[in-house]
Amino acid sequence: MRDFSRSLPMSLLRAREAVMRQFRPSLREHGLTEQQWRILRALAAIEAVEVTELARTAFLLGPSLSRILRDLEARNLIERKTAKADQRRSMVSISKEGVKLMASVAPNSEAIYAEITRRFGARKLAELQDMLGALEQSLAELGSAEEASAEE
Amino acid sequence: MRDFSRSLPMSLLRAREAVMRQFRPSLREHGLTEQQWRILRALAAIEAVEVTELARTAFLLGPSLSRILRDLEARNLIERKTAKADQRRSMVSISKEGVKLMASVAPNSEAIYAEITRRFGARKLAELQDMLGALEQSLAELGSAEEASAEE
DNA sequence: CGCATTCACTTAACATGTTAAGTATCTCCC
DNA sequence: GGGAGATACTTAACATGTTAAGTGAATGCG
Repeated sequence: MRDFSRSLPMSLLRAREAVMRQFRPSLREHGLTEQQWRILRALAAIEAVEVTELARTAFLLGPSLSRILRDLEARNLIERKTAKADQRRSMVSISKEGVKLMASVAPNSEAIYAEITRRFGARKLAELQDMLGALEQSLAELGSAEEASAEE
Repeated sequence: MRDFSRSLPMSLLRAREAVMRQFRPSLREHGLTEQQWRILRALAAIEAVEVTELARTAFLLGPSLSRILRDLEARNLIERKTAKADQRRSMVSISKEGVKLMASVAPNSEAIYAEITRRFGARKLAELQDMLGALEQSLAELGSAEEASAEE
């Protein structure tokens, strides 16, 4: 069997960890996890979104998002109100405090990103992102590959 | 601020998820998580390893590994014995049952990997892996970037 | 030797990942 | 208009990620 440490999943995992290791300390100082930061960033770009749409944008599963939103709301970093037209949906938006927190984290975050870009090379970075996108595309139609064996 | 869905961490996350989504159902049928599978694969390649070394190979943090080893041992998929020379260290190895389980999972797993390779292209895959390795290298010296602000 | 320090893990505590089940609301169609 | 089915979440339960603290065994050095 192929040396698994050279497998694609491991390469992706290690690469991502190498990148995230740069950001985590800074986020941590502001009391934010990587996922909470993703949510705030996603919210900063728009007026308000439904939870399901936010899950897609921040690439989080529903249950994770539910928990995190509950916590972020308790910390007054976001706001929620149920949609008028459909009581099932709730519209989420970033609060004034949330915006303030983002403003205090963003410069450092940008600096780190810039340093990563500098080290790896802007061109190579763009190329890498293209390939990652292409990989995603290649596997998109495959879905979740349930053809393994017979299940219910 | 840059559209975060196009950031490097998100690209890496989505790409990895697209890949892992292919494998998870198959592993799940055999009662294995992705991490448990990584450990078995790492163990299959050698006689026995220390826990710390295994953590490095399987790219897991100590605490996660501790828990998983406890569970895998309870399921008789691995074996442990403390090293003679140093009572602190314990040597971990895969059991006969573990080998058998691997044999039942591996074919499917290989087939999935082959399909991914086919779809994305073997050459592009190799290229991507090279870039991921290079990215890791670029950030290796950076360590964990504690220069954000003053902490102990 | 003796004991402070280091080392190899393990536990603890809290946050998220993942799947399944639950709840309230809405839609559609008879 | 009313009930079956779909939708938009939320809760539950268990596994892992992540940092800090704990434990027992080795090491170094005065």
